Amino acid sequence: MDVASSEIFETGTPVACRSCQARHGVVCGALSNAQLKELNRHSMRRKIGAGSEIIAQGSESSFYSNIMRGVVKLCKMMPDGRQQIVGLQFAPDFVGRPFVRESTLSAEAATDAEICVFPRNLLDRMIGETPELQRRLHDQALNELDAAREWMLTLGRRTAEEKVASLLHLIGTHAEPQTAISTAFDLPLSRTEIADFLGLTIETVSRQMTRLRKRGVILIENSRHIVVPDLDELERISA
Amino acid sequence: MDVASSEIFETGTPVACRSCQARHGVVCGALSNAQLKELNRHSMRRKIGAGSEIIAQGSESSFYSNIMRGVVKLCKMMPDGRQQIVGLQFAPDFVGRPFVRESTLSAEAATDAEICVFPRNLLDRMIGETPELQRRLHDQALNELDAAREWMLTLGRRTAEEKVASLLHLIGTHAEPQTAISTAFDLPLSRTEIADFLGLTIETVSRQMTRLRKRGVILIENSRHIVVPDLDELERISA
DNA sequence: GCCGGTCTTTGATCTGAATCAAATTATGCG
DNA sequence: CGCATAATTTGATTCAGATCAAAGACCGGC
Repeated sequence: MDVASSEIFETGTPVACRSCQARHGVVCGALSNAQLKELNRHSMRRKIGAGSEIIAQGSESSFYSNIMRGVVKLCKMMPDGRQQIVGLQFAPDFVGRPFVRESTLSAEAATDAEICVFPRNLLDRMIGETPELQRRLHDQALNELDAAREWMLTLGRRTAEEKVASLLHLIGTHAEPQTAISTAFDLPLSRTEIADFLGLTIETVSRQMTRLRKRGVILIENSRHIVVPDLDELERISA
Repeated sequence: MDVASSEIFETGTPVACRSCQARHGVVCGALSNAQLKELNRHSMRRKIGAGSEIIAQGSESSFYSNIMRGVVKLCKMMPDGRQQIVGLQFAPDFVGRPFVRESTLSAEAATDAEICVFPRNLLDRMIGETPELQRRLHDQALNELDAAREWMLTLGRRTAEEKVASLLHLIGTHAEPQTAISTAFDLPLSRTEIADFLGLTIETVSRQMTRLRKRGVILIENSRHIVVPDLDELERISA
C-alpha cells in the first residue's frame, strides 16, 4: 500500500473506504476504521465491460461486490434457454447472497461498470461481528424483496404496454431529472434484455416503444437514448 | 398470567415461547429468557378464519406476526382491481416488514390459521438489541427474495401448463410426503387465488388441472384435495 | 332432503402477444 | 469510407390464453 492511500486511514472518522473512494456502499459505511483497513487489504476495485459475468448461476462464489458505477442485471436461465431478468441493481448496491454459497442466479454487468470486490469469508466474518452491517444488508434485502414483488405484479397482471411503460418509468426514476417532470436517459438494456425483464418478445417491446413514441409519451433519440417529457404520464400508463 | 404458564420461565434454557407453545418461530428461538418473558407479556395468540386480513395494503401496521398454523397469502391489488399474489407463507414464518411501517401489500389468511401477534415497537427494539434475531429475519428475507425471484421466472417465462405444475409442485413440497415420491394435500387456495398467483384466469387454471388429471399426473379427489402419484413428474412438467 | 348461492368445469369465440419473415438502421473494423 | 454483422423495426400470420356463456358440482341453512 502506498503512502498516499495509507494516509487516508490516519484521519478521523468517518473514514473513506479506499476501494470505494468515499462513495460509501452499503458495506463500507457500516465498518469501523480498523475493519475498513483490513477489508481494503483484501479488496479490489475492478472495471468490467458490459456483459461481464460477476456471478454465474449454479456456481459457488467466493466473492461479494459493491457496485460503484454502472448497472448490473440479475438473470435466471431455464435449461431450455428461456431467460428472465429478475432484478436490476445500481450503485451503491451490494451484490451477493449472504449465508448461501451457491447462486441460483447470475449477475452480469448490463453496462460498463466498476465494482468493489470483497472476499466472502472475510465479509461473512464482519457481518457476524457488526450488527450495523447486518442491519444494512437486511435493509437492502427487504428493499429488493419489495421491488421483486412489485415486479411480480408487472409480470403477472400488466399488459405489454403497461409493462414497457413500467420499465421506462423505473429507469427514468433512477436517472437524474432534467426538470421537475422531464427526464432523459440511456437505456442500460438492449431490446432483448428488456424483453427478458418484462416477459415479452423483442418484437412486442419494439412495437410498444414505437406506439409510445407516436403518442408523444417518449422521444427515441436513438434506440438507446430516451427522452421522457413527462414522467408522470408514463406512471399513469403503467397503471 | 397464571401460575402454570409463568412456571415455564423458571426452567432452564432453552425456554419455550408460551404464545408459540414450544413450536419456536423465527422470533422466539432467537431471544433470551428475559426477552421472551417480556415479549410474552405483550403478545397474543390468535385463531383467524380463512380470508381474515392480517395486514392491509397501504395501511400502517403496528404489529408483526408469526404463523403458527395455516397458510398466509401476500397480495398486491391494482387500483382497477387486478390482483397478484406475490407470496405464500407457511408456519413458522414471520409476517411483517421490518424498518418500514406502511405496507405495500396485504397479508391474508388463505386457510384457517393461528398466528402469534407481537407489538411492532417492542419487537423493533429487540431486533436492534439482538443480533441473532436480526440474523434470522435477514435470513428469512433472503429466502423470500429467492422464492420471489424464482416465481418471477414462472410468471414471465412459463406456459400455463408449466405454471400450474409449478404451483402444485410448490404446495406438494410443503405437504408431508406419503411415500418417497407420492404426496397428497389440500390446496390452500381457491381457483381464483391460484389464478391470481399464476397470472392466469380461473378458466385456464381449471383447464390445465383437468389436462394434468387426464394425463394421470394428478388425481383431483375434490376440487381442493389433490393426490400426486409422482412429484418428480410435476417438477419435470414445470420445466 | 331441498333450495339458493357460490365455486368449478366445460364449451365457443375472440384477441393480444408470439412467431415467422423481411426490411431498415446502427456499429465496428480493415 | 465501405462492407459485414448485429440490433432494431415493421409486416403478416398464428396461437395460447382471455373472454363470454352456460352447465354442473358443492355447501350451508332451513
